[in-house]
Amino acid sequence: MTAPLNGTARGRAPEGYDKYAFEPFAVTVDLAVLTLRAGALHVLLVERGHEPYAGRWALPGGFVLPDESAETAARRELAEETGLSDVSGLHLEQLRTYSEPDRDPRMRVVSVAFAALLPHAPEPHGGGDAAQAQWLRYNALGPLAFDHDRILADAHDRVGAKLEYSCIATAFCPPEFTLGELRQVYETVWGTALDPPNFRRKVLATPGFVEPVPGAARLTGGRGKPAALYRAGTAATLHPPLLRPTTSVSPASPPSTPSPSSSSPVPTSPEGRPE
Amino acid sequence: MTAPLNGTARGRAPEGYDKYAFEPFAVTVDLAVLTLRAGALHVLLVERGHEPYAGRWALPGGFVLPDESAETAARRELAEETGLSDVSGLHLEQLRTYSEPDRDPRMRVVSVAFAALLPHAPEPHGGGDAAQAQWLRYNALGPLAFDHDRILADAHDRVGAKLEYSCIATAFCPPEFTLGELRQVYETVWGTALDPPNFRRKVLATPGFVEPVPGAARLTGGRGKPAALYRAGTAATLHPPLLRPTTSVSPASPPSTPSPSSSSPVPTSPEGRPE
DNA sequence: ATGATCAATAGTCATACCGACTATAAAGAG
DNA sequence: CTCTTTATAGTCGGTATGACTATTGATCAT
Repeated sequence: MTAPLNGTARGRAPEGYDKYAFEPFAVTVDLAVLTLRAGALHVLLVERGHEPYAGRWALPGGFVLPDESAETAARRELAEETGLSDVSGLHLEQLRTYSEPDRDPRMRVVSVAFAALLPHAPEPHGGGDAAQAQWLRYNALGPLAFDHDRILADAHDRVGAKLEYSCIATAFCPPEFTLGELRQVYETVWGTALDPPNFRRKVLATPGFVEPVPGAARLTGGRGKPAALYRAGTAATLHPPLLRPTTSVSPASPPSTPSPSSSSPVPTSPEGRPE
Repeated sequence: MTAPLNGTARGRAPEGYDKYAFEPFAVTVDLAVLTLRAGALHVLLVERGHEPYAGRWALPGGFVLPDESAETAARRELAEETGLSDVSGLHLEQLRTYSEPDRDPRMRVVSVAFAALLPHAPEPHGGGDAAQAQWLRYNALGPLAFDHDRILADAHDRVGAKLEYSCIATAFCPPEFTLGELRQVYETVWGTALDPPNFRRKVLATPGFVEPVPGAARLTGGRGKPAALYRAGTAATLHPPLLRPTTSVSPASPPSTPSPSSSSPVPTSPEGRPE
């Protein structure tokens, strides 16, 4: 069984094949790399240099190599795009797979999307295939390439939901952090203000969420009373959950264009991987 | 750019290709079709007739066709395997994508897994490519083919978790149901007993979860006092969530063999799709 | 210096929600 | 007719949470 593969193999199926024949797809990963900078949610994006969507911002990503799982590919791409040497401790979470037949106009590309959460956000150095990678505010994004608006919105939804019942908030924080910083994670992702005393009570009442740094360490330098430092605990889930205010109708506005699906092109040259 | 495709293209990447070359993968869907029969969780499985894993039970599934999305393929397969004519209203949920390079010994297969929830469970008639499809109790399963043990366990975890904060429980119920039937969904999936009055209070207190059937309809026939009938409401989420008892340490025992990953073969003959 | 300001932290109080229970109603089984 | 079973009503106490107030200990403006 051999099927021809070309860059524009979309739409028609080889009809002569028996029921169990299959069309080969290109499989890629797309990364929604999120971090907090200056109290605002930021996303790592790369600017496309070629058609389609030349000049548009897109999520970093790339092909899954023959001997890689999607997770492995995602972590490799994450290291390449962020320029971080140690990417092993970062929170990486599979979101879902996007497989609309026309999502890339050049060819059939199935993409496994991941969300990655980073603590402090080093300036990207475009080390990967990306022409230029850059942190951009989650709000204030023009329409992205392909269906990346939707992927990014899904990533935001997922992270917002997981904040409620898991301890991933610490993934946005440096190794030692104050409860104020932790609270800012929730406030920024959810787009709501939280009551500091109540937040503190809830976090400290959850065993294993955070644990105090031994030496009675405190962080000073900012305005206000110095805050105690904490580290991430061993717990992974929050029981009972920390629900966002029921008034929540608008989670921090998504990328300006909530357009659903788009499509994406195929790789023919460097920087030219599909999507 | 043209890449040769053959059925056994696994392992080595065509090394002469530039960084942006890609290996074509076969893309399939796997379905964890769940239902309740006689108060026990059942899964739709097909018996494999060929190597590898000949004689083992496996999740139904199949190739994603060239003009299909994974969701479309999943719904098509669901219709084929269950023999149901109207599969459009059923709850179908993308779980995650399994892409370990060695999960199918025959070739590189990336599989997008879905969970499907069925109300009453018609007897399958093996209409699809499956040699024979059958409902089997979730507990009391031998090891499945490929990595299907893990997929099924993930499906169970996901459904159990979504019962807490969404209204999907009604997807297991017929159009009209009693609160006792709805409670059984929770009890069966979670493997715990729930207090009937408290469950009732919670469900009725959640706007849009269920709504009473107008004609003061009641269901009799079983033992005990006749129960009022309800329909699924319009709400999709549960705020606040219906948390499972904190004593929960053992969610209904998973398939006997919790073995992680396996692998799966490639299609060469009818019934021979990968996995 | 000195007071304004800001953020962390310690409490308080009332309420919603939930788990545990008791009680009653309405059917079938024997 | 009585026992069993299930649905449903209602009570009670504890926990968690939302809304606030108060205090502490820093920096900032003047």
